[in-house]
Amino acid sequence: MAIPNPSLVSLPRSHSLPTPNPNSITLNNDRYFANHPTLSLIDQCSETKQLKQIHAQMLRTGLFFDPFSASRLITAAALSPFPSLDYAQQVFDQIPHPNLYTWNTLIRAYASSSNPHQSLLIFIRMLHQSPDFPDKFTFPFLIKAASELEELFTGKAFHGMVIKVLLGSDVFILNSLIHFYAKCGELGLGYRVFVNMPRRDVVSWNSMITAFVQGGCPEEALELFREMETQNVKPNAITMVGVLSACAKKSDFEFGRWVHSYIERNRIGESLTLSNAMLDMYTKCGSVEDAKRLFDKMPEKDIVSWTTMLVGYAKIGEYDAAQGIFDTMPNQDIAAWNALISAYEQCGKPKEALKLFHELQLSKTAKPDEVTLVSTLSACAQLGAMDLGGWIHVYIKKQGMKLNCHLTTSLIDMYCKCGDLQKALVVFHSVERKDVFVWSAMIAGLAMHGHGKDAIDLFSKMQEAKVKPNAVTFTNILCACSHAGLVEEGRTFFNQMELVYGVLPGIKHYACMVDILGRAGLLEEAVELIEKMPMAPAASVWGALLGACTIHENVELAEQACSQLLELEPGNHGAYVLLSNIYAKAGKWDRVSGLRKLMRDVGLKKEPGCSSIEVDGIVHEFLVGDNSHPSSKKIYAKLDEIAARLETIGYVPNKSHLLQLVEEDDVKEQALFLHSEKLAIAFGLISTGQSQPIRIVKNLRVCGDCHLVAKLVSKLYDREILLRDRYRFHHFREGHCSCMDYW
DNA sequence: TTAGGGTTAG
Repeated sequence: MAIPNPSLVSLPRSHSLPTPNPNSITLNNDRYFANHPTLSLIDQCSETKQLKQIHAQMLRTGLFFDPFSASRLITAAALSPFPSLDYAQQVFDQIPHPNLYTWNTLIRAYASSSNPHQSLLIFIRMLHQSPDFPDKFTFPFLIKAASELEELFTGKAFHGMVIKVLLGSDVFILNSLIHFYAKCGELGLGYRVFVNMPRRDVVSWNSMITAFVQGGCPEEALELFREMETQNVKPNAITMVGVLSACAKKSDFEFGRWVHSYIERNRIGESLTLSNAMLDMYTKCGSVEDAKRLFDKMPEKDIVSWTTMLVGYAKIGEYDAAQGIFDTMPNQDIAAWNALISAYEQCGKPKEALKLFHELQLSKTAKPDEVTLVSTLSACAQLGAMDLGGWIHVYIKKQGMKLNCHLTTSLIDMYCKCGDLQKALVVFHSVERKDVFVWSAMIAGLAMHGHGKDAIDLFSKMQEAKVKPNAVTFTNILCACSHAGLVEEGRTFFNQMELVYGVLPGIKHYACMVDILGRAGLLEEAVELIEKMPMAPAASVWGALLGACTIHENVELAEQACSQLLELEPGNHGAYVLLSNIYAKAGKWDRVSGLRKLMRDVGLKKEPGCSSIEVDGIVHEFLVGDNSHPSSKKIYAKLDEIAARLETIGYVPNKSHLLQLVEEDDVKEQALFLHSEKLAIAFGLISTGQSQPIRIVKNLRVCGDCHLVAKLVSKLYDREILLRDRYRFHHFREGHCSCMDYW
């Protein structure tokens, strides 16, 4: 109904109050105002403007100075469907003596706002200004704020206060604490709260189940669900959302299906969220058909339902179907755009992702948010598209967006992978909040650029900042040791991982360690490490050993490593290429052709080398001997010129590298000179300014000859060349490479 | 005299 203008509402005389003197009014115990007609008008408001009219009326009649009545106004301002926290705060500041309820309302409103920090500030003000002490209602809000902020220390302090004021058994507070600890990544502490609870309700179980799911322990979540059953606690829809999410994480289709029927058997009330969770479970478990069946039956669908289907199709590579969903959904919010962009980005189609991003900018139906930019930056990183990446950085600044940790990580990653380590460092040092991912990304960046010692220094700084390294951090730091040839340091980190940092070495860490030892020529030690591994060595481990054998020309061990590798991954082209490299280096051409025949027999083709270079925001791609580029003629003319100039300084093609698939020597030499990175270098020379570095991204490892040519070109043409290959960066300058020929 | 904790996609 339309709300009457409060100034036109004539109140019964008895409801009017004399002009108030705030300090002399004591109305706390007057029950009468609860039914005051002005207060019931508050509930009928549908916008802040109407509240303000009532506010004015209340000030005029003096009703505002009744704490109960004022608190009703605050609640409406802060928690209604049209919340205005600024206004709520203004109202609050007018109240001479807010009561505990009023303080709690404001703390609560801020806790779930975009600025939870304000909750804590209000609480501190309350401690100074209010005669009341926080009660059982205050703490869940405060803990919620600490959860949102992921402020472990603050939340722990609240936990301590709770115990001190004897609220340590309050089930609401303890449930909040479970959620809080889990949100801060302290699953163990959350679980401790859970097991020590004197009494648990269904929310306690739900909190713990959700905590396990979101903390990456879906198995434990399902275990808890089973235990819940044995203890006769009846699960509700929220429980089932968590359980379905666990099935989705585990890709456990069978159990997911069982849960579906369980929900129907036990008549657990249908809800949109539950149906969406079910859709998500089916798509993640690989059955888009089941998801589609459910989707078609759903009486109500929201943007989540549509987006889930979209992602489902995108994940199985049915991009047309995904695009179809995108085109038919009632409205495409930014999340839908994000889903499609990130689908393309994550399945190795960064160009499609960027195309969509451009469409989004033109569409004006939605505006890029942090999530969009994270995916787009990642696509830029994959392509080495630094112009666009840099543009996004400027966009972030112009929009006044705050750099959250996700965005910071993506920016650092983009600059590193596009070859601008300095810019990455500037971003890194400019942000205050650095989580483990931000630190790890920077360490990875230093590693891929060959700054092993700097990476190790940064790792120490990370310790000083009290950020706990995770498995990824260790992969990156070991990678740094490997690229810089830091054997002793690598050994130390590897040995300390579990003992000092409590991070169990995984397959990746073993692979890095084998790589470190192997590159340094310690092949025996590398083999010993493999033999001692507590898990079966994966392909990456054998690959590392094989790579080391290539460098140190150990044919026998290479053959062993290769056969192990091919047993695990029969389709691994890289293995054949590396082994044939060794044969070629050792001049065993018969074995090279034997391998080539074997590859033909099992239907394998060498992954084609591809190099890309961004010029004026456009990414140009080149394959071996590519002549599809519009400037092809000029490129080949430039290549001829380069060849001639190289010859004058006595360059001889290094044919021992990566030549195994071409037999004739002259063809070999020609093919060598048509490698994709050389085409990209030639194109870079003719299409970029003298002062600009040439930035190239290659999908495979750079071959020895291209590496040599790049060094010589950097000197002859006085140009800096930055080449990113599959494993690391090479900075060519004045005839030298940053990798010191160790790659 | 008012109330609170746990929910899916990106």
